[in-house]
Amino acid sequence: MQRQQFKSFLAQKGLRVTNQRLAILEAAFGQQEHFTAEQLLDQARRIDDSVSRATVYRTLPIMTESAILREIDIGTGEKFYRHTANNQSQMAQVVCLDCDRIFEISAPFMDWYGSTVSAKLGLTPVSQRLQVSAHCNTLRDTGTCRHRSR
Amino acid sequence: MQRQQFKSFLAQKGLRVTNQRLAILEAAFGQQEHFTAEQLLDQARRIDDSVSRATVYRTLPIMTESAILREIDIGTGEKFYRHTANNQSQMAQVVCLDCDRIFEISAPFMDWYGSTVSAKLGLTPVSQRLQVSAHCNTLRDTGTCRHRSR
DNA sequence: CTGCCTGCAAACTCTTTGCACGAAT
DNA sequence: ATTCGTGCAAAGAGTTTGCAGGCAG
Repeated sequence: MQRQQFKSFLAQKGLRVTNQRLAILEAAFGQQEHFTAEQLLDQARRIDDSVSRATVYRTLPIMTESAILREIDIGTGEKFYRHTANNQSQMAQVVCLDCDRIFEISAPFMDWYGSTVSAKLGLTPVSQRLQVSAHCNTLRDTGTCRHRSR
Repeated sequence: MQRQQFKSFLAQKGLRVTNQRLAILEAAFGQQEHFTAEQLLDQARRIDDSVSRATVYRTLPIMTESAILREIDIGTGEKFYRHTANNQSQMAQVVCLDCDRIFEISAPFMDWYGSTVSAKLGLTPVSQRLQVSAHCNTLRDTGTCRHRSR
């Protein structure tokens, strides 16, 4: 269970288990899709209305370092997050430019590529990310897309 | 010649050829490495000191749309740009977390991957980007790295 | 001439930070 | 009791935008 994983991580790092951190943790697990810091704040406040924006921003790095969340930057200003439930790394993101939806797709060659290329440059790879930007065929053909939100 | 390519693009779009836009264009071609909007502003001002920050920011999208520049976002707040001189797409970036240097590496499978994956989702790929973050072995082993700048 | 472009500065968005209070250990 | 954590609001970085005047076509 990942809640326990988070508490262990906090203890191990000498960090305190506060109600706010637990509320943010719960809120993160409640999200099914990718979410922003702001969306996480909204949800966390439903659990504990004392949670502030600052604490969300201070807790996000803790959760990514503990490998409970993965940070995804698609270059749109705000960063997205997603819990690492089943999948681990080796995931690419396909971003629909019409829907603004983010699809997670397996890309098993990424680690290999990162290692190979880094070695040639005298570097040690830390992470790699692959993102595909694309347009929605349904929207192009019919003028609408059921996924469209923003 | 890419200068002509840019002027054609402006004419074709009904945009005006101004001294400021030409100065920014020249400045962009004068850069050998990746550069930021701020660095481009500095260089452009040496050619035409009337160039303002606003115009640089308004001209950058025009240059990327005309495929003269490529935008690279490594998630560090500011965006980087590079002229598309020899290389086209199919390039991955390896970012050294110590040096902050960006290496451009060929990644010929990217287009294929983007197309394949997009097709399965009912999407039409527009672009793809692959970035590897890595640490410098030289810095780790000797404590210094000749590339280190910031 | 007409209307797109420009510089300036203010506005904006997302995120970070200083401070004094409050709570976990 | 100690510290670390917190909320608040202000600051910060990078980028965008409203406006009045300027220059390309």
